[in-house]
Amino acid sequence: MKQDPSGNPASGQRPEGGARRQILDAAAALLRQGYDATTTREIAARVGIKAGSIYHHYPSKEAIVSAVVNEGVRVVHEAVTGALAALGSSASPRERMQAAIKAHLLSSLEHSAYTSASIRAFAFLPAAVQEDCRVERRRYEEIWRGLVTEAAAAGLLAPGVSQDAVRLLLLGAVNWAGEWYRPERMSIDEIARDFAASILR
Amino acid sequence: MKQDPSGNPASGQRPEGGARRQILDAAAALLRQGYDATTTREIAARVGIKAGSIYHHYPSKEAIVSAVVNEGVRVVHEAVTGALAALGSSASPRERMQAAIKAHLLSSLEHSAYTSASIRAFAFLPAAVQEDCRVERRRYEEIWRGLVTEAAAAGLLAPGVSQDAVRLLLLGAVNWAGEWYRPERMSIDEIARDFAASILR
DNA sequence: ATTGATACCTAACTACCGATAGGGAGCCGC
DNA sequence: GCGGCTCCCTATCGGTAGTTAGGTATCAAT
Repeated sequence: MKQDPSGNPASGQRPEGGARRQILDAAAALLRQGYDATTTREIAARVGIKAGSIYHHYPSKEAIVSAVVNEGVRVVHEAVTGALAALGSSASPRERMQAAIKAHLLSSLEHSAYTSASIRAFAFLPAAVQEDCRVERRRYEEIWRGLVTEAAAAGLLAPGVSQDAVRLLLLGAVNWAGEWYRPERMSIDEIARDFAASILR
Repeated sequence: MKQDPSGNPASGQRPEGGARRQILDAAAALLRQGYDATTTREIAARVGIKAGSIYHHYPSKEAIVSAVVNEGVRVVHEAVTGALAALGSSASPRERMQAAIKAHLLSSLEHSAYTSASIRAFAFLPAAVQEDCRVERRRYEEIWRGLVTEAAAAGLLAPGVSQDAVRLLLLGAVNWAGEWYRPERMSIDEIARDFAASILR
């Protein structure tokens, strides 16, 4: 065999850490270019194994993609929750909103290929995969529902507009950011500040 | 032969109007589900011809998709330009902004499968196709740059925020609307009104 | 009547996809 | 040292993609 002959965990081309994790990492990186562009062969190549070997770790391509997307939502959920918790209970609704926007943008644009993939590719995933992460996405959505309600209670929203509209405006804007964001153009901090300032008064 | 035996333009399964137009229509409808989901065979089936016959009208799948996306941008460009022209010169920057938002949403959500396709699928198109419609998209973007500048001059924007941020916030929100819009949920008119009211003061 | 263009078909090619079958090497507990 | 487990391999399957070659029917103009 030409493969890694020893149990040495750090030699050759073979996966070092958990192979399952490496497969997800590769899939997440590819998913940003679309579901069909994410081939099991390319995933295997990036991990350093052969195509068929994927199926020792996961039963299907859909299972891999489902895991990636779910983790992507989980990561951004934790990022936003963590950022809000770090603010403490004395923070104003405006500060909380801006912190949430920044955390979401950081997760989807810089920190997590999983989050990036789950936002960009979601609409074109097989229906079964979309169904798999509906609950997780719904749960994340609730955070934003709460933030908008807080802002409304504090009188920070434009008069007469529905909270649904504000939430959808905001989530649309941050989710679309992956289509135009370039680090040298505008910092994530600036984007979060201007987005928050634009919709709050 | 089992095909349309006469020159009768309205009989059988054969394309009635221009076949080129029908091919684009079919491609536009399919493109909303993604580039790879848009197969030449399915396009042909919807037009009522066989797969190979596509290539009598277009040299490649990329050429078809490129034409669809370009037309999609052209359509929304005309829709917004038309809506602004219909307002007349006495309209306020706020009215103009709201009308532009409504026209964009109407085009992408109701009127044009071309526009819908060009927004949703663009990010996953082959690089060559993206390059083909860069100019057209840039041209459309200029409308929004102008609208935001007008609003800023009228003092309608939040103080201290960059015009780029406002434009990207707004375009992101309207482009993302295709991911959640349901006619029974909120009317396009309401969406346009609330979006405009949220970012203008 | 012949030509040439137009529009479409049949059949096939190559390439690549997700997935499976079966085998082999190392390792662990007994 | 022997079974059994894990991990990965090779080889291949059936399916489908974009595309092409070459043939056929129709029709307008010569």
